[in-house]
Amino acid sequence: MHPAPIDGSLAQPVIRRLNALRRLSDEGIASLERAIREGTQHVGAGEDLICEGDAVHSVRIILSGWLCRYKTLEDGRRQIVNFVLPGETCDAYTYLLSMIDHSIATLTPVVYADVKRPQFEALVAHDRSVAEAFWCETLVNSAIQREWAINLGRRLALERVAHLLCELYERLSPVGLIEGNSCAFPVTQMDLADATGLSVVHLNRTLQELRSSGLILLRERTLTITDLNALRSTALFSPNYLYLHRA
Amino acid sequence: MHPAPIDGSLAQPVIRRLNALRRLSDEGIASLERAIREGTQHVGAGEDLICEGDAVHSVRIILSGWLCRYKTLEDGRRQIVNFVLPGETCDAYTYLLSMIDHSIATLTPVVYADVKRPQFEALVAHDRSVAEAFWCETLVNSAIQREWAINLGRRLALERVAHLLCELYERLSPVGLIEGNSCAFPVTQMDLADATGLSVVHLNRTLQELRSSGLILLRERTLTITDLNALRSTALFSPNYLYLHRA
DNA sequence: CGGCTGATTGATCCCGGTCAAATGAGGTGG
DNA sequence: CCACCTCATTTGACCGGGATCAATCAGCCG
Repeated sequence: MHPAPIDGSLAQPVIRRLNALRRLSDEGIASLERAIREGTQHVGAGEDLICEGDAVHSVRIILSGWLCRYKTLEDGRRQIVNFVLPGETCDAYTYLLSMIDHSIATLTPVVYADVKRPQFEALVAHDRSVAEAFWCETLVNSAIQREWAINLGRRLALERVAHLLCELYERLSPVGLIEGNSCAFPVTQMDLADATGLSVVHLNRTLQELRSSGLILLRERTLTITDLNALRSTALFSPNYLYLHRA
Repeated sequence: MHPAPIDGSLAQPVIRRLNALRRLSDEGIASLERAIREGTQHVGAGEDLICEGDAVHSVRIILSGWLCRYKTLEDGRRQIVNFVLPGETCDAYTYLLSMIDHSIATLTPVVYADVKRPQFEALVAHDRSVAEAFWCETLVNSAIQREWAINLGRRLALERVAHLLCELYERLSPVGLIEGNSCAFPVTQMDLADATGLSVVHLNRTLQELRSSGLILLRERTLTITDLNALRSTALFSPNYLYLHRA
């Protein structure tokens, strides 16, 4: 499902993403590629990569596959607080804190680079463009998190789901995971419900509404956006918070 | 309402907070105090300090007063995505991004230190403990943002409001703004509604429920928590995500 | 074939939104 | 000192978006 290419192209989504945030130097790219090559790991689907309360000693850079960050309440209620997509970095600099405040689970088999703290610190100490790119990653993550707050707090179910789909579409695009107007979409309706703060039942009905309005197709783990403009306007979506293009 | 002390004690909340995140060196503290002294500014209540879309060229460190970060939708719906309290830093490193994705408004008159980008970069370049403390600030902010997501997405109104009050109480405590079990609480019910994703009417009723259950007192801009344990358990509150104590 | 997970549907209920109005608490100018 | 305005809080009545409960259905896998 996610075969690892035999050449160095695995690092491509990462380089593309970081380079879009902050122009990377050639040496920076080279050392990143080396670190990624040396730290490559595989995990299956449905595994917890990190659990709330764990200490973090390395930085994980996602090369392929989908993950989600989530938190749970004592009684089992769960909220997905973000997704992590290929090219993104799970927890740059998080080792500065004593432990992590949320869990991260794989939704698909995942290939990632596990870069140990000392190695990561060397990487960012040697090249300022790389350091700043990772900081931008972190800052953009914060911005996404804020947008999720208004999504959860102030949008209606239909707007909320449409907004999430728009966001994921935009985040997949720069790393080359959109083909035509479709993309792999390995997220169950339960996951979508937990990401939008809705019940599974209502999420299902909301998806049907989006489908029957001709905005999207979603079946067999493939999402096709048939009317992006309409989807954006029902979502009240504006992509500026994703910082997809450099200043 | 917020008189500026004549001595250097203005910087105290900031030093206390950063030092709790990351042990600061003595020189670090000295240079921080200098930067704060030289950049001190005042603003009135109800002003926008920054608006969504603005470019950011400096870092603002809050010395006294309350602010909120918020986002709005085209049709006027508003979500407060976080509060900014004395000792906290508005936007460390945010100048790395082309513009800001949200607005920040003052809720009270505010005294803050405006540290220009070059000066800030010098500050963090000279002292690693200061640099890391500011990064911790940013990371903790992300963690708070995630907790807000589960608050908005998965907690009931009563739990939500209780949770917000617990959080603010905990955040005010380390900077010495809790006296006994009370604190100044300069937030209107409309603000609280926008922070919890509720309507003003329902927020009002929820506060009444908390009051009549004997958990809180709230009048004349003063919050008293009369039963912290009960408040915490109705909120399902756990303060770990605030990282109030060093590892 | 039985068991499991995920998607779908129907029926009912309730949490919280909306609308509308009243009350109160400063603040200001005559 | 009072009339008046504005902004925040409070209350009441009603409504609706989305939750909950409970089946059913469709793949998939051992």
